[in-house]
Amino acid sequence: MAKDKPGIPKGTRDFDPTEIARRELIFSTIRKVYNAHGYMPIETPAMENLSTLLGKYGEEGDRLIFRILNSGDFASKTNSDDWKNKNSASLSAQLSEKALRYDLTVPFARYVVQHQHKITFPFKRYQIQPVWRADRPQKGRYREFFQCDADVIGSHSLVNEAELINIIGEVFSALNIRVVVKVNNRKILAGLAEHIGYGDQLTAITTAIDKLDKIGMDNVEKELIEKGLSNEAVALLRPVLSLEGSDGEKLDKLSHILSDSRTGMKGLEEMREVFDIVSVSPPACKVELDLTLARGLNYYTGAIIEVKAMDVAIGSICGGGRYDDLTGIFGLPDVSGVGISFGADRIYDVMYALDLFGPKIGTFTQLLAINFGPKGRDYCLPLLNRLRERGISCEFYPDQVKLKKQMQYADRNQIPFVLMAGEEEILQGVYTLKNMITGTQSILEADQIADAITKVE
RNA sequence: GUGGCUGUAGCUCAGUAGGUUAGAGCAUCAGAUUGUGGUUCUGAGGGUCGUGGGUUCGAGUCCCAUUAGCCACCCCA
Repeated sequence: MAKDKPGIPKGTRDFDPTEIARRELIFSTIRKVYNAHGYMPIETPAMENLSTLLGKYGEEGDRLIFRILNSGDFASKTNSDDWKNKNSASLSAQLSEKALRYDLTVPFARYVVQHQHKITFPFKRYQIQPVWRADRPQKGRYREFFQCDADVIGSHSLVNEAELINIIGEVFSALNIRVVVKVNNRKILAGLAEHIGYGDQLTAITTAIDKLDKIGMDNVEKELIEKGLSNEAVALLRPVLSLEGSDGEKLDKLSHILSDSRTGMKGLEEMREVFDIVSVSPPACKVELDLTLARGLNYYTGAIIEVKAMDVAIGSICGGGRYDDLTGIFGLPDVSGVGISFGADRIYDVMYALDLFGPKIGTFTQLLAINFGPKGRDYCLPLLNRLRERGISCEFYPDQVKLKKQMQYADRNQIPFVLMAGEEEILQGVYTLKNMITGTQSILEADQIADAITKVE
């Protein structure tokens, strides 16, 4: 191996100033919308106790949790039989008791239970922080990425579902991304499972259905039969999943099919109500019922939501749903919550692909003062402070080097103005201000400079 | 965890049938221009060809292994 080649773990990224500015645009847009709807920010630690995370995301999810190796002499504390038997599961529990958070919903549930004494329900919170997943990176798939969550916990009202759908519409129309919001309800899927006689196979059925648009109806049926469902049961599924018509018509047809399932009927009722509330103030984006939407996270119990960009092929850029008993595992039962999560990094990718970032982004300093030596320095620094008070970002070049070099610095950093004050200017008590975009320069008194800059800006 | 593709300068890549000192563009630095950038011109620095082994008189090129990255599956934001 060569000497330490600089590098970062796969699936992680560095961000340069321009990228930060663009990401900040996304974060601030989301934050603004969340604030406008009364959500309050919280933050939780990057790492959680492993036990907090395990078992909340399904077995696939458990595998994707980044575990943190215990410090100290962890090896001697492990059971040697487990080493001999290569019992990774048991060993890992002895080697690791902390892990990087996998999402923001489970830490939030933990937070709610832990801080219930000071929370007023319903509690509306948002949280914008990175999460980590140990899967193989690929396009639009990172191992470290930001989620922007909003949840309402402690309220069963479907007004919350409707509000979240509206929030999705507001965020994406502010960002100029055309999206379609797909909505479904786990209770409908449960009803469907009952309808075909396999109420206990909900997870298997949902994960198979979830792949419908990718692998097609035939393969979904094949997968279900492999999982032990009867041919007749599977055959019942096809007509339901290929229902056509408007959302209302689909719901009507479903209510005949699922009439003998109480859960299914409840799900239909919920869907109707959500659509009704949404229709009172329709969001700017398309919202549609998608019976094939299932979502793998196994804590969802009611509405499930997923958002796809219409103009870029990338995984979902926002997802969410209702979970009735996430806090129950932490000792606070019967608290229902519903939430969504924007995937900031995928949204970035979509906006980048669609060229939606303005050109202006990435400019920081507005004025650079040239360094002509100690005299010029003392002549310029007080002026710069006055400019900053006027809200103008400016800086003084730290080294007394060739003018060319300093000009180049201004040019490459896209600094629109350069201030020059050497012997001549000092003698006359003036400054030379150069506009780097037009190339023109003018000789000004100290108190004319701020105006000259703000006029152009 | 499973499969496919790729690894040459800081970056993007070229490198022809294995053949002498491995090239280009961009970037960096210097000069043309010691108070004027973005354009142009000139020059310079920078490579154990991912790593290890093998075939061969000779390997960046062929073979094997390994490692890293990318893409796809699984799953997901």
